[in-house]
Amino acid sequence: MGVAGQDLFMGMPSGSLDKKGRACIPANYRQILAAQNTSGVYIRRHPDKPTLECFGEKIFAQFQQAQPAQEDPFFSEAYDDKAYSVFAMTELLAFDDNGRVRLPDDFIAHAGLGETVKFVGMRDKFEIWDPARLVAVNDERLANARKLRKATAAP
Amino acid sequence: MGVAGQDLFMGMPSGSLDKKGRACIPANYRQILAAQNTSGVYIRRHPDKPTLECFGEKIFAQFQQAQPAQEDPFFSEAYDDKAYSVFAMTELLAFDDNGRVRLPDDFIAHAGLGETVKFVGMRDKFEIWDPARLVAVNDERLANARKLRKATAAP
DNA sequence: GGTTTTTCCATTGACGCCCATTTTTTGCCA
DNA sequence: TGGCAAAAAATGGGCGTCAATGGAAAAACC
Repeated sequence: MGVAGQDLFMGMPSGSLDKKGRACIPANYRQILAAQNTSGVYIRRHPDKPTLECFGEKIFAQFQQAQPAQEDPFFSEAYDDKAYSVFAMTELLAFDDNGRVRLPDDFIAHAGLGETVKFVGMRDKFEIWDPARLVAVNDERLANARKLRKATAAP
Repeated sequence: MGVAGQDLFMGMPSGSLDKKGRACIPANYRQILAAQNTSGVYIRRHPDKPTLECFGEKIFAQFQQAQPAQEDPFFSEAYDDKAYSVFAMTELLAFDDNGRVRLPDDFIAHAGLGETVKFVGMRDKFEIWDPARLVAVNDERLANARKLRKATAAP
């Protein structure tokens, strides 16, 4: 077994989106996904932010458990709400021989992606951002993290 | 054993409905149905929403398990009501050679379908929507899902 | 016999698959 | 430590296959 951090998505590598809507997932990210027994990558539109959330079986399995099994697919409104927010918003995309995935047009539009993109490592998942849109959220997230530090500090 | 997400209905692919009332079910959805030993697809009108629910054999097994023990198949009125609303309202539609099904006119009317439709993956079932009508329900379901998540979240 | 439904065929277009080229990283040796 | 060579990764594009769509012919139904 390797170093712990090798199994986690980290850093902010840059990438590109070609005319066919293909994006090459960074090689080390692909290795992490492969280690999770994932052939391809799960991608879902972020419910709040203009970005795409990407993850492997590890996170997907958590979805499964937290979700619907107990609910009745026919008579539970909760099933519909949960299943919609998770499964309708998510796609399992396969890699081509060069480690690229074809992003659906809906997804590209949701994240407002252009020629170049930013992959943002977030431990067990990573996000795909348009570089410009990322700037604003970067400040916001760092500010929130700063608040948490203070809130956690001893009185 | 394949990837977990391969056996589940996911994403929101678009489709079309021609003048004859035929709709081509997405190829990967058909594969999932075939893997459930279903020749064709079961379709019923959604009891509340203007949409069509589609599924394979797998979900029937879940229906049986989801019923409380006290709901005896022979003596429970609740069981009869549920069974009626599921089985009596459901039709098994066969595929033609190109993977299309002919939707009955009353089904088309119920969902208010036009030229283009949206298939909505919901784990073990999927829905067929008129794109415009889906928009409103989209927000509603996402909001509900968020509430459910907060209610479940650890304190 | 006319109408509707089903089956079959043909065309279109998208997608996956593959190869070639460029760029970056890695390892090695001066 | 710097530079060179080899490997890996990333990019761009072409081609073939298959899915999706439209329409016509055949069958069934009234």
